[in-house]
Amino acid sequence: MQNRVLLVEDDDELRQLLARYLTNQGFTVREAANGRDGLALALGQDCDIVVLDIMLPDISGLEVLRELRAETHLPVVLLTARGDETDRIVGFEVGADDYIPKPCNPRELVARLQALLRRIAWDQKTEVNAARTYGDLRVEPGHRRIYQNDVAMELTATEYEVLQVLLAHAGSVVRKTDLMQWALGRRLEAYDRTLDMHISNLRKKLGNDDPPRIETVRGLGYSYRVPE
Amino acid sequence: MQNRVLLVEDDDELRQLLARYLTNQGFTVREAANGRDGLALALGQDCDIVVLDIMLPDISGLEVLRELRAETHLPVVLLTARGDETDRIVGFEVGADDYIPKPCNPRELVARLQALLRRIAWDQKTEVNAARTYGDLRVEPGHRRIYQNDVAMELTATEYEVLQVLLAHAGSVVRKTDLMQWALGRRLEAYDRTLDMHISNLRKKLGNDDPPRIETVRGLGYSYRVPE
DNA sequence: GTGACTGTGTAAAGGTTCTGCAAAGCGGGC
DNA sequence: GCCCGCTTTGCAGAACCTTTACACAGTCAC
Repeated sequence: MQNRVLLVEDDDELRQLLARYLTNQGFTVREAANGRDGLALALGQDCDIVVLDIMLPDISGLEVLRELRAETHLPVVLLTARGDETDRIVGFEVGADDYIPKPCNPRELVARLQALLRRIAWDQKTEVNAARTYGDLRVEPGHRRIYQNDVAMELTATEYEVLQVLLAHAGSVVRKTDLMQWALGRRLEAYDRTLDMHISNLRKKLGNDDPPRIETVRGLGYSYRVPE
Repeated sequence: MQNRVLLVEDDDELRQLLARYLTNQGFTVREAANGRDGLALALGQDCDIVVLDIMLPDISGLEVLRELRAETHLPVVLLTARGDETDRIVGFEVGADDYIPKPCNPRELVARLQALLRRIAWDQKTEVNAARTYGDLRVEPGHRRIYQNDVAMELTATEYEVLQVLLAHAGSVVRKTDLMQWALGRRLEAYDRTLDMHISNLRKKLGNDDPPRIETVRGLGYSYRVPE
């Protein structure tokens, strides 16, 4: 099956050139000429990977990426002017998967897209809107609710995010830095105890079982244990 | 704990420079100066990501990558001379995840490593996370746990690291300096008995069999013997 | 063998870092 | 202003890495 690329680039000429090349290489290409359209299409979930220019007429590519990351882990390759190191580092920090300086070699773009898609195909994990069940817990991403024995838990927005991330990785350890990034959307700084508090509150709401459902892995992070 | 990088680079100066930088950035660094050692260490499975120079004295980095890919999907970032486009494309085709031209900016290298690790951390499921069995012991890197006859051992973070390294080299001797570097992430200094203590504690937790599972090789290091 | 020297085993103490959680602070939405 | 929820602060306690100290084992020279 063909991979679907979303190309967000305001320069019509370059965009069409790349679109043509990608099509020849067997990709299905969707195009957007500005950030807003790009974001809408990306969130529309009908593409596998995004190629995103940083310089866009309306909202910056970095902003698009930030908003995209708040909702999804869709792979994103940034396009930016050569040598702009700040953008590059910031781009990675915001959550880009790759970065290519313009003017880019189309063959390299394709090679990088394929490397990323290959990596994802290997790792793949169903990331859908469907409800998921973990023991007596059921996550319904559509409603942003989690049910315990079919009773909706009274979770705040952040608590939902934290628990949902832990559940998505149920059984394995989620590092605090990752949990922070994925659930709170920011970097874990020294002396920041916010996450600990949310965990504490979650444990209370989950019922203080023994052994606890949310296990702490000292020096690393937390891990949700699916009860028998 | 920290992410473990395997650095395969024959230029001693560059390798040490990068190793120091990566260590400062919170990585645990293993080093290899040629392709054969690099391949052996990478297959030893005690690292999370590989930085691989293409130009190596014995076997080419591309060949190392090819052999590595025959066995594993361990993420690999290629280092190569700027502008060598053939290598670049071939590298991606053989299965590299990323490519950085030399001379590389260490900050960019770190940013790319982290982008790749983040992607993998989210998607999970690489073989790095696959369970490995050594006699009655089973290592589950995802949980950061080691099971003895299916019973989880109560290990501290450091003990887990030490035992895991010993197991990865089961049957052969691991030098104290290496064990220190790989498991504790720092250099072994004179009069430092830390490692001996961890070994002592591990032996206690493993049950003091005779002959001991962790054998001492005086003047050299330790070796884990898989029991029959 | 004997003695000096070096490397190792391990108990116990020391000190640092990490975590849990109560309580207070803050800030946006109504 | 009031409420709700996120964040910060502070302290207590736990976990655990490291140091210290001493006993013992292996090695080498003679």
